[in-house]
Amino acid sequence: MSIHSFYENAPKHLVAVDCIIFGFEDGKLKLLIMKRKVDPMAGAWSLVGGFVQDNESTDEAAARVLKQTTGMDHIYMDQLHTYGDVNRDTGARVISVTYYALIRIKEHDRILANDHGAHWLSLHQIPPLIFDHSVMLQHALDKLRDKAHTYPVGFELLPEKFTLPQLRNLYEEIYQRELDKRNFRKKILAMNILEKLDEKDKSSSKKGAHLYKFDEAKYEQLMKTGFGFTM
Amino acid sequence: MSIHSFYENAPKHLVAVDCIIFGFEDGKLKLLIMKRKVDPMAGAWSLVGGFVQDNESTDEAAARVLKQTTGMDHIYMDQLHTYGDVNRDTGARVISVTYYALIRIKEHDRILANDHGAHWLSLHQIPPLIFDHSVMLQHALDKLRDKAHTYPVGFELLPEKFTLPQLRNLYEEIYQRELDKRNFRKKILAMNILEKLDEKDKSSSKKGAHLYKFDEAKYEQLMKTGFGFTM
DNA sequence: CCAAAAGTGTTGGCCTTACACCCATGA
DNA sequence: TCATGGGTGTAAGGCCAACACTTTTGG
Repeated sequence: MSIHSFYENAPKHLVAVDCIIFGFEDGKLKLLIMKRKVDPMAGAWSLVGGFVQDNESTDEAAARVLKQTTGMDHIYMDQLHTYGDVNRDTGARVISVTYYALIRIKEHDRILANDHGAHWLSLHQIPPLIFDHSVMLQHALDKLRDKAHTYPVGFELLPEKFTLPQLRNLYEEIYQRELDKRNFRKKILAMNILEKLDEKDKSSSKKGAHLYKFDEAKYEQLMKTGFGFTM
Repeated sequence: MSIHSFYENAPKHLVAVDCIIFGFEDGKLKLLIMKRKVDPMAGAWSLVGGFVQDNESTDEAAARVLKQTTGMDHIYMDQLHTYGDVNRDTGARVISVTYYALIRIKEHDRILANDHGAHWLSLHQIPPLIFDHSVMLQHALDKLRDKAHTYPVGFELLPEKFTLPQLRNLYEEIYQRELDKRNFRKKILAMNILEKLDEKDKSSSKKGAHLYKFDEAKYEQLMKTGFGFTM
């Protein structure tokens, strides 16, 4: 078979990227989803996605989609899984590559998101999603929990300065269970990746909680090696 | 935008599946790779792969490719990652979804494999592979090791009856380090998923080692819940 | 002065690891 | 009888989970 028939006889497919975009706000883990604009299922809730173009990699497509919706660059993203069932999209045969992203909600462009019909919803309030998007979300959650054991994912979701109770609250949201206050502090501080600031955040208590930020150098070092993070 | 322009304006892409096929034979972890038949890179070593057709899911495409090469059905397979760089295949823009498979080499169709130009090579003897296939292999190995912590992957690679030294040897190959004989037996037997047979295998020692096989019921039960398998 | 959240250490149990000798048998 | 790989138990240390009280301060 010649090179031409080898490649040219093969069928081509629409390829999409769909992003499961997590954020953290008001002590809740949230998801950015949007109202679909086109048929079939126009008006129904959907993950944020788009088609892969000829001149971009799938990773770049995901980053582009994210930027278009949130205005943000250089976001933490990871590829999750590719959904390839023939009839998963009722409009056409579309193979979808999913990514999850972790976003600091405060830093994103709320106006841009609204223009796209995108909204942050708390995980407990997520309506049914089109096609297999609910399954994608569930897999993303499983992966997020899994990833949190070996990677400091939580830090991507918090603002630059944060308190330990906030961080713990975030992990409690991710794992959907309570974490022991003392054990949590012990473990986090033992990693030695946090820098204690002189400021306190009194927004959630009278006593006030110390603010911390990441020690970038140690954090980068730890990222290279990975680490155990069993809660 | 109408439904037609939404789907029809989007570009289409060649989508391939590439399989990282692991087997275990003569105490070595092996990989099934083949000589590529078409240009570019005809004659070079390649993973086993093929294009996704219109009437099949990506999972089905991977299973088909595997069956065409080994004659085997109902193989343990898992999707790994999708490689979407624009220029990763020098012949055309191809998006590749990778799968890894665990095979009992003894049960596969060696003649069929040879007809396809496919060969089992020990991991240490793998030549450079085309395109990004070496990267795919490395990721598959990482994933296999990772998966082995939470899933009894080793059992998929052994014949129905096997000895504990064989099983340990397999895990040593996967982790590329020695495992303590006593601790290994303790842990495996504590899982209570093995059935001890009356037969012995004397092929590798004069004393002979007891043969075991899996207790299907308990094994299925354990597969549902997952389990820790730290070696 | 009281309510509400922040902060702080110790202990027991379990799990992991390290480690050495006897057994069975074919050659 | 000896060489080869198979099979067996125990003890120490590290890690994780459970647990309750004091501190601070705004209202």
